[in-house]
Amino acid sequence: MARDERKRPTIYDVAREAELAPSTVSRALSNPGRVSSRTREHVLAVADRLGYQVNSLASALPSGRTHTVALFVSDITNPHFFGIIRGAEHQARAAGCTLILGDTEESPEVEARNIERLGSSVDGFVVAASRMTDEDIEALAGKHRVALISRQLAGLPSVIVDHVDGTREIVEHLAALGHESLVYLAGPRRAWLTDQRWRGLAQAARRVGMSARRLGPFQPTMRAGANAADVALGSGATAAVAHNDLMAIGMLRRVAERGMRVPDDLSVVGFDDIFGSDISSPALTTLGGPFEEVGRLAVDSLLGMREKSREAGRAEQIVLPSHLVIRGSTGKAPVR
Amino acid sequence: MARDERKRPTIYDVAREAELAPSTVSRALSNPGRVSSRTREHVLAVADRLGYQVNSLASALPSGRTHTVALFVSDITNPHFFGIIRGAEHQARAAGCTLILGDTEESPEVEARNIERLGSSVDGFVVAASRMTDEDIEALAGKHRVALISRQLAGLPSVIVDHVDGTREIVEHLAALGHESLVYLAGPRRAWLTDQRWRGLAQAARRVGMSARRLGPFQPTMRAGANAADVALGSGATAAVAHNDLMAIGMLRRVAERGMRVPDDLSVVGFDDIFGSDISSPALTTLGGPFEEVGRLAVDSLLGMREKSREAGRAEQIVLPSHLVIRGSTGKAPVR
DNA sequence: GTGAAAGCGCTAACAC
DNA sequence: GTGTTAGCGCTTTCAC
Repeated sequence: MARDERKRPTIYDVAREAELAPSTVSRALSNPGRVSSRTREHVLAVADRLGYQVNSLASALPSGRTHTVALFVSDITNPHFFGIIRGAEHQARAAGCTLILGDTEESPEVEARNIERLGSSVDGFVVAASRMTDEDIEALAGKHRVALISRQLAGLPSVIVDHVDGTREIVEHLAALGHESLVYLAGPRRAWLTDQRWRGLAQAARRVGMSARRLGPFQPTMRAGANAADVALGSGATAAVAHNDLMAIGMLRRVAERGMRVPDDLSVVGFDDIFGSDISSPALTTLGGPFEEVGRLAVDSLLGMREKSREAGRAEQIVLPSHLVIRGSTGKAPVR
Repeated sequence: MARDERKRPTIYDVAREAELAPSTVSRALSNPGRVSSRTREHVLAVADRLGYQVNSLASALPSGRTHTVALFVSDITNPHFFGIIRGAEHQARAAGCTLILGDTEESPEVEARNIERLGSSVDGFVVAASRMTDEDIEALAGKHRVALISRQLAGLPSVIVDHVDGTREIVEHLAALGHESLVYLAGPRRAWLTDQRWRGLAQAARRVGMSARRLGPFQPTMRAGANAADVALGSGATAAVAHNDLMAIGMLRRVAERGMRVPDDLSVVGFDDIFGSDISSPALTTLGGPFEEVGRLAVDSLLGMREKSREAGRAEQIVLPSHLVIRGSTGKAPVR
């Protein structure tokens, strides 16, 4: 142990050993096109022999490129973000970048503070399910590269999973089962998705002649699901659409606690198709999506984002298809 | 947008504005004890007015301290790591550090490569459930600060959740229910915990006169749980202890698929008490632990680790208590 | 294609 | 206490 106490070799060590200038070594390592292939190979060989490794800090200082991107999620304990995190991690690694993960814990303040703190030590930010206001996000985007997940904002690249078709599918599924009324147990007011989902549900319900009410807001957690379940049961509706699976699973449990049955007394639908949604009983009907792909694409468009494209306002807004996963928590509407 | 195109102010800007030397500004900002309180306040005021923010990259270069720590987990989609990640994140933030999260995907190669890649751009590594060999970890520890989670190695700080008392509790619980035989569905060979858990189970079983067999190894995933269930059912044992909850939940499902019942035909126990273990049916009996605390303490001991203490070999090895969570997946042994 | 030299923004001796 | 002066290890003009 501690045998390797001498410092790591630098490009100067490599340069001396290779009898070249440091700048040439630098080029050979990071700008291979600008040196002859002979020198490049020589440099690579010497670097390898000396066990040279780039000091990413040092190279980031003059260049400004840190090869690091940050991903912020609103709640790291929500399995919904699993796929997103993994996808982002893969894409970041594929692009030679390191991913920093941050948890904003549902707070716009924590979100803003943590982003500011990272400041110039990352190349950009992917923000999933941001709770910040449009204005704050725009201000942020004025200073850093930003890509959004589960949120759209003019001029910024974003990746979302479709909710228009998705909510329509949910409503039609419920209508087919004979339901004539649904309640939406809304998520946090600051979550962009909350309004989007409600809008989609309300519109689709209107079209099929189903009544729809919005209740809440609730925190998007299992715990809050208990409260949501009580409210839903009290509403008289036969179907409840929860803002996410965490809430929906909490509802499932609460309904059972109260001696009622899902789906006989109440059908329950969630969003996200998280880990756990198929092990509850009954298993949860939910709107899933390709979330690894979401994470991957978000990092991709962040890194591909050139300064120019921001000004041009031609940031790509990607919408990936969702799919309804029908399981045991939805069934025929009870006869009243 | 793009209105803030001028560069961020540096300490030189602050120094000029405050009519002081850059070094004084530097001290006022990061070494407050070494300047007069008047200058400090002056500097702070000017910095604030100019909107100065430290460039953490630039300060890391000469000082060598990056105020960043990396946490590597063996599988980021395993909810077991939730608590650990969140605890680590909190502690890192409390210490003014940024946390980088890495997923090693059960591979010692990915693990080693990713750690090497981060190299000197972090102050240290917390490695949870490392799949590397003792030798590789020691080599790593010769070059970087390392703290281990769910693994012990002489001379390195580590945090684990007790498995000796824990496995004893499991066995005694099963014995109390009349079980006379158990099988352990082992986790990956490279996971340190696999042997530790087996040793604990075997020893405790011997003491209560229960027969115990080790089967596997299996991947610690839900998918592998199906396989594990078949093997367990074929073994003739009345109780199965899975390497973790993911496997155990997979077993639960597979047993049901085969038309058998848990716990009537087979009792199932897991480890970790993950999200999901209480929503399966039956809910899972499992050995839980204070995993947020584990994450917190690991970061804590990493950051508190002075170069000296490594040589002195007095790294602290923390063992946190586990607790058995008894739920519906364990019951009376079937009468044979 | 390669070398010399000037930084990137900060810290840390070392003077005073 | 505060200022001066070298760097930290790399990139990047600018010459040749």
